[in-house]
Amino acid sequence: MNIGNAARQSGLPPKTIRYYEDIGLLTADRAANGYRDYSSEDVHRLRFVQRSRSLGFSVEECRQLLSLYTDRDRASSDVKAIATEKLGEIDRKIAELTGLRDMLGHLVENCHGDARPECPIIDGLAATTRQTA
Amino acid sequence: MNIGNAARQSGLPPKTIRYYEDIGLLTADRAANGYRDYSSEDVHRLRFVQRSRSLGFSVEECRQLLSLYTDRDRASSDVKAIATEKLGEIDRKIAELTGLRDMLGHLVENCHGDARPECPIIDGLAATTRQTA
DNA sequence: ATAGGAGCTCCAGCTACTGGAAGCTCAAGA
DNA sequence: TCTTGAGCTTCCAGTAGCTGGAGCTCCTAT
Repeated sequence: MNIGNAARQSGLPPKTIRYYEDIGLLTADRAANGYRDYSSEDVHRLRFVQRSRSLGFSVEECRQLLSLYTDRDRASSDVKAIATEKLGEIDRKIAELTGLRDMLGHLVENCHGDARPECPIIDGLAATTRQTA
Repeated sequence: MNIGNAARQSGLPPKTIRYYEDIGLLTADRAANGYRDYSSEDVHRLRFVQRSRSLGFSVEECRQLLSLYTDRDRASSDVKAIATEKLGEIDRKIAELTGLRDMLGHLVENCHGDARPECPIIDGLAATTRQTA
């Protein structure tokens, strides 16, 4: 199967698939004409990476997960450790963004948004002391 | 004031301040010895940028906000538009991360995390069909 | 035979810094 | 006065994870 086909089936752009090969994340056979040739097992792996990336795992983490995926003898605790760590990171990110949202939301709420130059948003950003709100 | 001092007062590393100068976001006077020389007004602007960045504005957005900050005649609606747009983005990011969290959290919950090789996380990532959840 | 679409490689650029090397300047201590 | 160390300067390179484009070949359909 050519790269375009593998791309459609995995949900990854061809460019990205080539890039993954470049960095040694996934390899592909080559046909006689030099085209990359993907088996359905390759496509599984591509989709595995696509899914992992979309779940917030870094490429390096995908590399680990992929080797755990391939290694049929690995313990589920190894995988759980990585996923749990990632879960904590996601929670931290959510908390951070939520704080951000509240602060910015408050500033926006208090801004008239009219033609006058007074603007609590600018004032909030400029505040020398800690955020008034 | 030297860059180290400005860095301490603005909460930005010296490297970052130099970088901002490089890309024309903020300029600084130079002392006779070639050292950058910051006024307290400069430090205000640095802090303004630091704050804006930490609130999730991109450097390009900071450039806009900075010019709105400097322009005492601008309408607050201009600022509000940018901030509101950013607020929407933050909300989208939070929603996305929350979905992610739920999916990953579910997978982690269902993983024994022991020495056995069966692992719902790996299976979930590998699923050919839509996430069994 | 030819036109197009798809594949190939390689190079450059994106965001927002960060690290490091090589060299200059300044203030304090022996 | 000399030296030492910190702090400043510039410039170059690298980070993550792609993405775009140039210039080429290859395959398929008409």
